[in-house]
Amino acid sequence: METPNLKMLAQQLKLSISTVSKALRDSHEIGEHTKKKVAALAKKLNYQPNPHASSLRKQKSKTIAVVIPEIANNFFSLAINGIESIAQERDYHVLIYLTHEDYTKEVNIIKHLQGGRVGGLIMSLSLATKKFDHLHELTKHNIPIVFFDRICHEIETAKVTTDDFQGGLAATEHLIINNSKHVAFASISNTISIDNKRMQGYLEAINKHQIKTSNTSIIKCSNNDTNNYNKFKKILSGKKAPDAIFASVEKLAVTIYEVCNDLNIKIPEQLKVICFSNLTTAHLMKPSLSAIKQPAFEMGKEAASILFKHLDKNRTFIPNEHIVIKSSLAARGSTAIK
Amino acid sequence: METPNLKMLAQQLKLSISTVSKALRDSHEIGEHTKKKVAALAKKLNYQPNPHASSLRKQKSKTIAVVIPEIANNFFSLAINGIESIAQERDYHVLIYLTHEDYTKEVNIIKHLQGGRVGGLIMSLSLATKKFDHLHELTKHNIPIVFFDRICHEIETAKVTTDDFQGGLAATEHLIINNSKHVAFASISNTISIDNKRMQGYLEAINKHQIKTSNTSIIKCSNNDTNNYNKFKKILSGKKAPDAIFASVEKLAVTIYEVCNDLNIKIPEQLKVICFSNLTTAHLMKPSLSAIKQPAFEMGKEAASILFKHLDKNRTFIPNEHIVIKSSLAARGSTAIK
DNA sequence: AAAATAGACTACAACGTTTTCGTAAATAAA
DNA sequence: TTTATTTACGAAAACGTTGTAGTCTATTTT
Repeated sequence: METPNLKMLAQQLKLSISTVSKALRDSHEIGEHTKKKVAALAKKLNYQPNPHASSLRKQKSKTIAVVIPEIANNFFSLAINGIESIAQERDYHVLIYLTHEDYTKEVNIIKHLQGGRVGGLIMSLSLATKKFDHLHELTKHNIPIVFFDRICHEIETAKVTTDDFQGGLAATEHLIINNSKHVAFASISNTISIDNKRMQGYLEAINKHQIKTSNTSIIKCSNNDTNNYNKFKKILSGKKAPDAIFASVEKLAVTIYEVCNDLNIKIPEQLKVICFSNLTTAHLMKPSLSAIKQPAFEMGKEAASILFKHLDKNRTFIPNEHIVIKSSLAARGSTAIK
Repeated sequence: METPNLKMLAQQLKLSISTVSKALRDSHEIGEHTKKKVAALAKKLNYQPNPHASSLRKQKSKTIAVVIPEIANNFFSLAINGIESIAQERDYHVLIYLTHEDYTKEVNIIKHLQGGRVGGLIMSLSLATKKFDHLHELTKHNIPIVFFDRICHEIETAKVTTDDFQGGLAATEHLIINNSKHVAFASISNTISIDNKRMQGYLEAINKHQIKTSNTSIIKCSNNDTNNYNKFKKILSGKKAPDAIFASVEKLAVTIYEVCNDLNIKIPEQLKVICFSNLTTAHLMKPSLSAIKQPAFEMGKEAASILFKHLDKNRTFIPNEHIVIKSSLAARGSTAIK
């Protein structure tokens, strides 16, 4: 079946293409009677304007890209949910790109996006990203970026995060108050912003409560589960094993649980565990997992709202702004006093 | 900064636009020397062809849509992961649309897609979808659909699922072999294909092993968690409570766990539970959750491969084909004999 | 030597919109 | 009545590509 276009409508109505176009967009130049007729036929034929022609002509598209490290992750899928909900409301379209925590992939995706496929993007950095030339380049090409969660300080734009410092502080204090004497912090990367902030919060709590630390207090993990497993195993079976760990991200807590299962270490009796997490089944785990829950959905919504607001106004430069949305601590079994 | 286009390259190289275009696409009409020069400048200026112009001219775009009910769900996010991995490989782009299990939203999304924004789509039906006019309409407009998981039999095209019947049979038999006497099936919807297949498997096992059933053996749930909670609560605290439930989908098992926690029903002693699931933390739950694990990632990859194969060849009609990828049963604590 | 062919390039139309500029008729102001 | 102004429409030029149909020179064939 032939997809209807303006020409087809114009012929059937014995009008010019421009009149039809204007009528559909409710221009004041067109009479009410004509508008009605055009709208009726458009509806009948289920006319949908060709988005490529429109984007080409207007030199902008109602499409954004979401560039994130991974999607099989509760935080990011909730964030997409938030982004998509706003996009659907505002008639924007959402392209998904996954970097898989790979710097080269991230660069290639960004390079490609310079072609003008999207009006802007919402992004969370890969763990491997330490240089930001590709991002500077993109903004130079008038494609704005809004960062969320793993933000990039080097780029002047809007950034949406949760209160990572406060969360880190609260998580650590929660462990301390619940009788932990040697609290460790498990970091997923020393480059990304949020990990750092959470560690700052951890350190603040450590200092405030004068908790003793050792050289294993800060456990430097990576994105490699096996390596992390071995590292935790070594530390937890060692002499100076901590009696509590605050894990920067969910996956580290999962690995810690696995190590504890295998080493027969009892949570929370021998080791208390808390982490940033959006697991829907945290309360059903053994033991139930205490967590700082990030407002992932809201963060996505906020990031999208900011971006769309600027795109709607043809503003390709977004001034610095840091939106912080509060997270909440859910105390559960993994940090209980027994 | 000005985004480079063919005209710009042509001017700098003192060549015509068409020469530059052809050189970049490695046409035999262009001499090697010229090709080199063009490629060099294109790289230097980081030229990216304008996708809208290209799509408009070629009347097709290397973009597909993924239309799914939700994303904050391990199965679907893994499937997207699979789709995206193939897309990135083949230089396709992926638009995400969520129906939130809402028929009207699904129809609107599909209607919009008729405009030609995408070359085809990968789709899993919403729970609420019982009519398929919008899908027929879309295929009439030469936009092919590949279904996965929640497939639509009415449309002639490729469909990718797991072996839902076998999975349902295996899950139910697993419960029976582990001494369950009254095995119930929790259904999420009586309209969607997979739920039905799983129930067929359940019924087959029930018949084969001559298990007695009652009017509460098939528990008709919906997408409303609260309603489901109350329904389970009523059944599990009733006289003829089952001693095992095979839940069609993950979220129902989660609700069952919650009900059991609240009613103090011990899993697996008093109630065994198994379900189709892709929870990464199934082994860390209390008790660990036995599950039929769907090959979500592979299903996504397969669906994407089929679609791209046809799009690359400009075939907008995809003949009927049903790809079935095996799922696997992981027996864990929730179905253990105690 | 004339004719055919190959090689390397250019001109131009088209894809479907949007938008600026015209223009004719109808109405209002002078 | 003459001159402005408003109303309602149409013509045509973009937007950046791609592909067809040339064009011109150099080489090969007859």
